[in-house]
Amino acid sequence: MILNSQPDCRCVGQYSSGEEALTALPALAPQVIIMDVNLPGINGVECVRQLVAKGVDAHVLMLTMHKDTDVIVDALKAGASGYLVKPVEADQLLAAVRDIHGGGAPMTSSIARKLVQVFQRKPVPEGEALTTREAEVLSLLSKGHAYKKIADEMKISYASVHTYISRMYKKLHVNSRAEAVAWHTGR
Amino acid sequence: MILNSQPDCRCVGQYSSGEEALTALPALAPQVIIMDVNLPGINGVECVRQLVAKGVDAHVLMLTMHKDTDVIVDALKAGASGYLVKPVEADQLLAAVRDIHGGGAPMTSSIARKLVQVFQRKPVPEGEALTTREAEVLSLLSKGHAYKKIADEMKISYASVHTYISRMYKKLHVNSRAEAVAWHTGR
DNA sequence: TGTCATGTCGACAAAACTGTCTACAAGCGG
DNA sequence: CCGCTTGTAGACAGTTTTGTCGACATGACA
Repeated sequence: MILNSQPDCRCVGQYSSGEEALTALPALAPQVIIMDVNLPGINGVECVRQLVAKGVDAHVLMLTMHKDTDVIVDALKAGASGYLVKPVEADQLLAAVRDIHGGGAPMTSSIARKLVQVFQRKPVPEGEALTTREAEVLSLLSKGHAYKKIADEMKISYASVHTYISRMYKKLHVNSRAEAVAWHTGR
Repeated sequence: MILNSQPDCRCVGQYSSGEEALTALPALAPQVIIMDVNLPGINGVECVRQLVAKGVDAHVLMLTMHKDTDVIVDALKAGASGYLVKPVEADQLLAAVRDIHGGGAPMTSSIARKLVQVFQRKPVPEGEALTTREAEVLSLLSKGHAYKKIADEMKISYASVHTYISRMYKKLHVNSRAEAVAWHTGR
């Protein structure tokens, strides 16, 4: 009703289970899918995963009561692009649908904060603070660049790159590029 | 000016470099910090990292022109909670400050979408299914073990280790241990 | 029955990396 | 002023990795 009341929206289907959606949606090819998590049978996240696997290329907006961080992350990994927590006003819903259709990722502020926290929660392996240059070479090391290439990009000599890396390895208590990269990407 | 025009906001300091901010902010203990990325001297992301390390417990709102996914993720990892891309209207800025102070994570819709994509990014599904042995060596490679040590642990020859790694590199489209490790730890 | 993926092994050369020195200038804190 | 950190740079030797050839046995699959 809410969608059909708008000139630029049309509801092309609605289903009461993930299984139904999985059989009907691939042929309908909707632009936006609004999905709950709690469904009879398979859950919404799994449903999204299977829709994506079937090649359904729609923007998926999760609209559910789950505000558990793991569920949110799982939903996004499965292929959802937006996440709203009920109850949602008609205005919010329409704005979100338009946003997601336009390439945005609508979500409530608290959801966004939880996402941010996923990036921030990190048990930092011990290691002293790296200097600016050390951090820079580490970043480039992680991309697999050779010392020579790093030297070029940073516009310093090969020898300096070597120096920073040596000092950094000591600080991080590692002794190979691979360990340093693991430290870097895993924090 | 914008902040001070509000009854519930007060600007307690402003600095033209990360270094200045690092010396002044720990004593000021602000509730919200608005930070650019492009700074003379250390960059804004590094500045945030060091502020956090110094125990500054503020909500950090990045306000910058960088819309590169890596920068965004790095900023959030460093401790930022919000991310706006310039230009920003006064209204938006104030809303974001209030939002972040209230525990939200203000960000523009396109930034949110990029964050979502970080969760969704998964390397090409084609020629990259690793075999059991390949996955094993990759795991050990990530710990920084030398080929010889990996051979010992897996009770196979150095040559076999070499073979698996070569085959794996081709599958992952990488050509160094560092890139493989980055692929591995980055899911 | 033959091809293909996988697991196993070998050799060689070129390239890259690591360890360990040394050196010097600039800046910061005591 | 001195000591320490950081950024910069160079050298050398030894180790490790990477690329590129191979080879052979198994088992799956068509």
